[in-house]
Amino acid sequence: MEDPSSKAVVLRLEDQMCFPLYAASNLLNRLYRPILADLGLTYPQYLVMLALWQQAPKTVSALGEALLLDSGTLTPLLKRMETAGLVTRERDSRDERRVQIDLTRKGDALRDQAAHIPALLAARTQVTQDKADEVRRIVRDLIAVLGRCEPGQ
Amino acid sequence: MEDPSSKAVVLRLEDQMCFPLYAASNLLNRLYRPILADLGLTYPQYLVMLALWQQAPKTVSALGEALLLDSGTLTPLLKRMETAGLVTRERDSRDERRVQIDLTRKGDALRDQAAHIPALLAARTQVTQDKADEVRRIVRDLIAVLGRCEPGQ
DNA sequence: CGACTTTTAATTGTGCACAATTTGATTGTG
DNA sequence: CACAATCAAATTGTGCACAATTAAAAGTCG
Repeated sequence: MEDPSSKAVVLRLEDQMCFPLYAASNLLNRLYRPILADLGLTYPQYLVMLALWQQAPKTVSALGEALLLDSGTLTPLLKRMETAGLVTRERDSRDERRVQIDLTRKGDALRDQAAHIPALLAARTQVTQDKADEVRRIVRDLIAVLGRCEPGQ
Repeated sequence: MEDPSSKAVVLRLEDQMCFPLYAASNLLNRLYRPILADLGLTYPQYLVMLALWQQAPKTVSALGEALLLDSGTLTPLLKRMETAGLVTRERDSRDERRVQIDLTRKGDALRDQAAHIPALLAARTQVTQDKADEVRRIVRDLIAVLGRCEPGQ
């Protein structure tokens, strides 16, 4: 049933690039979750806040471009953030198709509380800055390549 | 509002390790989806099949250890795979707590159809073997480190 | 034996991700 | 102007992930 000489042995979980990325993404989400819960954020919501703290307001599609997500994911997420009082969602009066997402005072103020998170995670995970930089560089390269072949099937 | 000299500038999306991993994982899932749909699989279901093709049967918890997932994720997923006729779920008679997941003939046969997927993805993404190996090595190192600090908050 | 602890899956409820479709506004072209 | 094409968000339906809880079986120890 497990014949190592047959062609059937090609597909090993450990030999694939995709599984480690999937597992690492899940693990990180799991690590961030309790820390972000103290701020009332989920991990994707935290990414939205990071994008808005860099510059606000942004349209839904601009957020989607920054985070590589579409409106199907962002719209309900942003509605929850609006309900939580972190952002406002307002139709652009010059182009009624667009919805501008802006920080509320509360959303802006959250930045100070979030400032300690990178250091907290670094401490908790024992990942060195060098290691983190290496991962970041390698994976960003990969994203650049993957982004280029998008049009699926 | 955007004062680069203030302490508020620490949190940049591009400076973090977590976002590239999150984005890369989503991108890969998106690439796999249409290809796996031809086999009637989702990406996590494909990972389960990879684990079972390596060795079957496995308990739910053994699958969870291999894929870093818990029963809350696996149980409904495995039920869908059972409905699709790919696996069987059977209580272990020697330890009624355990549920053994085994391949059906159909599930075993799917391996031949799946054999071309790694090559197909490599071709479609233009990711070289060297690049893939590098990503795999770096991210597996990271997982080893992250796995060690688990106990959350 | 019998209470206690541990182990294993299943369940419940929340929040993503995504493909596919729909709705409505804007733009381009004749 | 008309009207097709395009664009931006929202909606719909499916399937993960996860924390927290539950329930049942198996091991432990006096």
